[in-house]
Amino acid sequence: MANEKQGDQLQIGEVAERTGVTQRTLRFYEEKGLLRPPERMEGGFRLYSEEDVKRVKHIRRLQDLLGVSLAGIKEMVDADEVLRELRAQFDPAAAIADKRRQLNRATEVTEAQYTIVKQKIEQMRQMEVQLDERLKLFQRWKKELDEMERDAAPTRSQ
Amino acid sequence: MANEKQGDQLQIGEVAERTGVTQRTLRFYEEKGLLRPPERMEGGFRLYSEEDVKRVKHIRRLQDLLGVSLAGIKEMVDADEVLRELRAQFDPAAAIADKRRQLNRATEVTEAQYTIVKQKIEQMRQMEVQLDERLKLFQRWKKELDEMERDAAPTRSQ
DNA sequence: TATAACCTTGACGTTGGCGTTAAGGCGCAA
DNA sequence: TTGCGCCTTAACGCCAACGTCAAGGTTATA
Repeated sequence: MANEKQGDQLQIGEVAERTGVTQRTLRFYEEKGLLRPPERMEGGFRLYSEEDVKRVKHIRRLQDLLGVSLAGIKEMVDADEVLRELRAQFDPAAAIADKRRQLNRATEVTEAQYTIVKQKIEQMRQMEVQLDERLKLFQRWKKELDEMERDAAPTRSQ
Repeated sequence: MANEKQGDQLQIGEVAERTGVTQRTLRFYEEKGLLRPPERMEGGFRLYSEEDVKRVKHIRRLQDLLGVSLAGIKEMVDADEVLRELRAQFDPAAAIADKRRQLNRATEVTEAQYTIVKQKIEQMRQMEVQLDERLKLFQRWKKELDEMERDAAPTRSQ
């Protein structure tokens, strides 16, 4: 345990402020193993690193990217319903101005969904790129290991 | 209310079986407004349509696509941690066989994540296509409305 | 050294998303 | 008309992901 708080270490309140989550959430993540238990001051105060801050932000990005409640799904399904009703009552003899208004409304709703989906796809693609780079890095490391082995033991293996 | 169950109508048990959710879940979705209240038989039994079945399947697809718990996020973050440890102890002088095993393990984990992300992106892209087609449909309808107006009132407007 | 600001660990509350009895009605075949 | 399976609502239970006190310890600053 650290006796003194070092310059680059943060207390839970600062981490909370900088990540936008509550202190409760930080302790909760620690409890659930999402954050490794941080160091402590003598008195027991948690001391976080910049790495921890990054991790929290990462977790929140993932949550934002992947987490959708039934309430969110309801919005999407409701939009579908609006569309279905519109289609059902699409009577060419009805008031054109009304139709146009409904159509505009349906367009708005659909565009909102479209925007959200596009954003999520973009974020997902960034993750994909990161993972791909990581895999390539591993491949390079493997090659390095192969070469080390070949250089180190060419005579012994004969 | 329907007196008799018609040929194309389904009771809750059948819907549950065909959608893979429980009866409780179907009632729950209705309660939360995700499913419109279905018709009833005289005795009060729910009568669902094929449309309802589609809706339930749609809801589940969305849930599967978008829903990820902290437990799932923990898996991803844990994989990051494995990588960080690996990187930290990458000591060229250490046992090569060990390194290779760790590297293979890290590769496995990363590939698993990569696969999941790719699947989700693909599903998202399908949604994107659907929404895009919908928007184009709306555009066509708007044009039709424009033309109807032009055809119907060219003289009156002068 | 006192006091405000910050922190600690409980422990109970809340909302979402259902699972699980419980107690009883409905539908249909024999 | 009785039996059996399917259905109804009501109500309690459970886990996740926190929010919200409560009671008290720590640190920094005057």
